[in-house]
Amino acid sequence: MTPTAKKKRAETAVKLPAELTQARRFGKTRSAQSGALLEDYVELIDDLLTSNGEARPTDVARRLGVSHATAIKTIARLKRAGLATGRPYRGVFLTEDGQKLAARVRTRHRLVVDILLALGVPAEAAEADAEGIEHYVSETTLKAFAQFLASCEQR
Amino acid sequence: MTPTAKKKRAETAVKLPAELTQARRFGKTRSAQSGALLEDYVELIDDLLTSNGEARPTDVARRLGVSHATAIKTIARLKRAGLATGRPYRGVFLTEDGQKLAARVRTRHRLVVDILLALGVPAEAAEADAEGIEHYVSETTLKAFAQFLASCEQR
DNA sequence: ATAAAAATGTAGCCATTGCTACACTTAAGA
DNA sequence: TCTTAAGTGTAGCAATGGCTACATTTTTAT
Repeated sequence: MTPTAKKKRAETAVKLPAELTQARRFGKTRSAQSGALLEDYVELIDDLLTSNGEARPTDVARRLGVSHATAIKTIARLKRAGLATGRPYRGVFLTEDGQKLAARVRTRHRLVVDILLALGVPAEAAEADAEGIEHYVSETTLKAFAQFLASCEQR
Repeated sequence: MTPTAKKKRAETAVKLPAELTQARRFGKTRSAQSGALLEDYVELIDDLLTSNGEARPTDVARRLGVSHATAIKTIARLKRAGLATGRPYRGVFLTEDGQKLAARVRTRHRLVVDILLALGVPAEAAEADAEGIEHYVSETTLKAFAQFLASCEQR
């Protein structure tokens, strides 16, 4: 473990809007996880909107394996952060910022899954592990992944 | 994101002792993160013990970039979990369980770093990202990594 | 030996992210 | 229509993992 490991980790996630990035109290409270969680929600909501045309808190809860109360609470945070919108009892939608974030997260997710597959990881494990791994892949590493995949294809 | 993504994630980390694995309240409270944190501490303490002959809370705190109070509190949890020992003002040591966990974590860490390097990720980024990634790599994926590296070497 | 510095430990606070329990809408069916 | 089920929302609690502030112990230096 390198001396500055934890600090580094906080910087690896996709850059989030100012509401999230600015340290709430000092600079450590917002460790990478909170970003990762919101990313998961945005990713999933985008998924649901695309495939179902709507994103209901209950679906989000079921897909993430949490209670509906937890999902609703986190969705409220998403709204506060300016990533999501929607009126009570009317489903959730993504703001422009939310959509931008979703796009970035999706791209990164694909790349991670593809890399795992290229390394010979079974599809199911690749999907599952990517879910956790993706939040810790830096831009640098992402670039290396893209290059590696490119070199694979044209061979 | 697959339907059971979050559940899967909880299973990817190295298996922890019963004290940690058994759901504290129901089954969701202990999402992968808590395991990851303890793994980080065990990994680092093992590191310090090996290189310095001792592991002091202050060193742990500095290396992880947290306050000494936070480090001490987490070390207390490690002790409660049966992973660490040590008397007040006398430094921290790892129990047998702790050492076993450290060994597993170390092996996994190496493998992840090596894979990243093999993919062309710069050494510094590989070290940093591995720190976060390693906690989300399943046994299946780990095996695939090992095989991939083996096929690289003998070529 | 003793004073000062460093390390360690404790207490108490806050935010996050889970949960259950209960209340309230909305949607569906008889 | 109207009752009931499903979905949504709120309140309140717990564990994790941060922090500061203060107290204590150990080490170091004079």
